[in-house]
Amino acid sequence: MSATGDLKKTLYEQLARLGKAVASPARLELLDLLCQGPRTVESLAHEAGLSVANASQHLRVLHGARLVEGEKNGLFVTYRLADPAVGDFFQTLRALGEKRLAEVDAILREFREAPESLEAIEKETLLNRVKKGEVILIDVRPAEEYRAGHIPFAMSVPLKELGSHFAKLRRRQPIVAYCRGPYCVLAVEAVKQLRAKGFRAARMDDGIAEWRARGLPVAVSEVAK
Amino acid sequence: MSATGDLKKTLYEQLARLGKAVASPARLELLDLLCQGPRTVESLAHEAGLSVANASQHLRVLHGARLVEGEKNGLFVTYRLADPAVGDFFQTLRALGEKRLAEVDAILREFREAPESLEAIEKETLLNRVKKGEVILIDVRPAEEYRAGHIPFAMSVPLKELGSHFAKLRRRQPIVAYCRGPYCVLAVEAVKQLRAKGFRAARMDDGIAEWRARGLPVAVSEVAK
DNA sequence: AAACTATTCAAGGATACAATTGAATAGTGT
DNA sequence: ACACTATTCAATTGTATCCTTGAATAGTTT
Repeated sequence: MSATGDLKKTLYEQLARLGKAVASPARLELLDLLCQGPRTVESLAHEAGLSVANASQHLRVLHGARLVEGEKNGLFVTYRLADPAVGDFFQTLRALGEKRLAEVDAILREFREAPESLEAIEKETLLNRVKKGEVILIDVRPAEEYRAGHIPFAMSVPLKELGSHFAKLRRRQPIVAYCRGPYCVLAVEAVKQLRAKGFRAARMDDGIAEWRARGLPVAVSEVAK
Repeated sequence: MSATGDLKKTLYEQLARLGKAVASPARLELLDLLCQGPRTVESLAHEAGLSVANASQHLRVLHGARLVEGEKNGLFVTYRLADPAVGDFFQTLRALGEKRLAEVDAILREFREAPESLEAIEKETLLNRVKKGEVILIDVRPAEEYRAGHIPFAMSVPLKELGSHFAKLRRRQPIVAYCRGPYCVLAVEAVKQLRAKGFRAARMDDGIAEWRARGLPVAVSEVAK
């Protein structure tokens, strides 16, 4: 038992490496962003509000736990999830937080109970309605994330450029906006702006990760290298 | 974005509470034990090789993350998983470690490639063979864990008492031993001892948590209070 | 009430970790 | 070769965490 006991000890130590990797809010935010698709260090640092050096260090920790991988392309290093299983793990962590931590639930309710949330539309039928042109589906994440993977037939309308699209859209046609998922505020903000301009807009709280997790199709517009 | 940005920040902080809870080897071992069933502080501390005060503190951390719950019965406090979803999360963490951490994989290979491992027997048909009496299935965990939940028709034969069962068993009848799961050494040791005595013994590497996760039936012999 | 038990609390020192800063590295463009 | 850029490394400081120790709490038994 002593020889095998040591084995067991080191085993929990190894698993704790994964735990430590997700024990920091900053790293969780980075992981969440990487679930949307690959990105460079600077881009991640900017989006998460971290200094570049700090983000780099956190990414190194995530890399040490084998959760992400970085590939150097010229001057930039592009990080991505090391495995789709990492995304699954993150989803499970989030689900557990939602279920067990009252605080998380309360925060999420602020999003979900907002009038912008889309409750009525079945996600399975949404795609068909989009195909028929009955609904316009817009992806309000940065163009970079759209290219890395988006819902089929969705238009890329980054939140920052939303204003310049007002003229192109018809006020009668229902618009559904989505972004990174239930935690992301981009679609909430987009719907707010659209409604203020008189559009019929709703928010879908699923993001690409949730969409993919349901086994629904994902489109990619980036050219593979 | 600043008001909602704060929300997002606190959200990752909340999720990091879960990460911190599973960032310590000692807490992971306690969680693993609790996945087998409820236990008292002293029992957990002894099994994990921790001082009682230390175990109590770790359990308090797990409780703070809402992963476990304690109930005071007289002089003892019995801890249990706060939700079956916690067990799922632990399994996902373990699966990720197995898949991504070469070190975990190497440690597990020592168990799996051992001659004691049971590869040939299909788990789905095992139960039928046990029912027909073709195979004897023994649960070599402590009796406490057996009572909290075990595979139907399995006999409780705690490893420590294995020696006193030799006389009762027929050498011809195949014996399958199981314990807490792939990481646990109890069944490995049991099979080693049985084979040394001339029995036809094999190890099933799934434990109760894996068995339950497959949707297979679990029996309980403890009286509900 | 007194002795005893399981658990928790509180304080301490050693260790590990997070964020900042400034320098070093490796690659690009002129 | 030169300036420039994205990223990483190294050193520092403040903070959080881990484990131990000894005392406190709550409940049981005699």
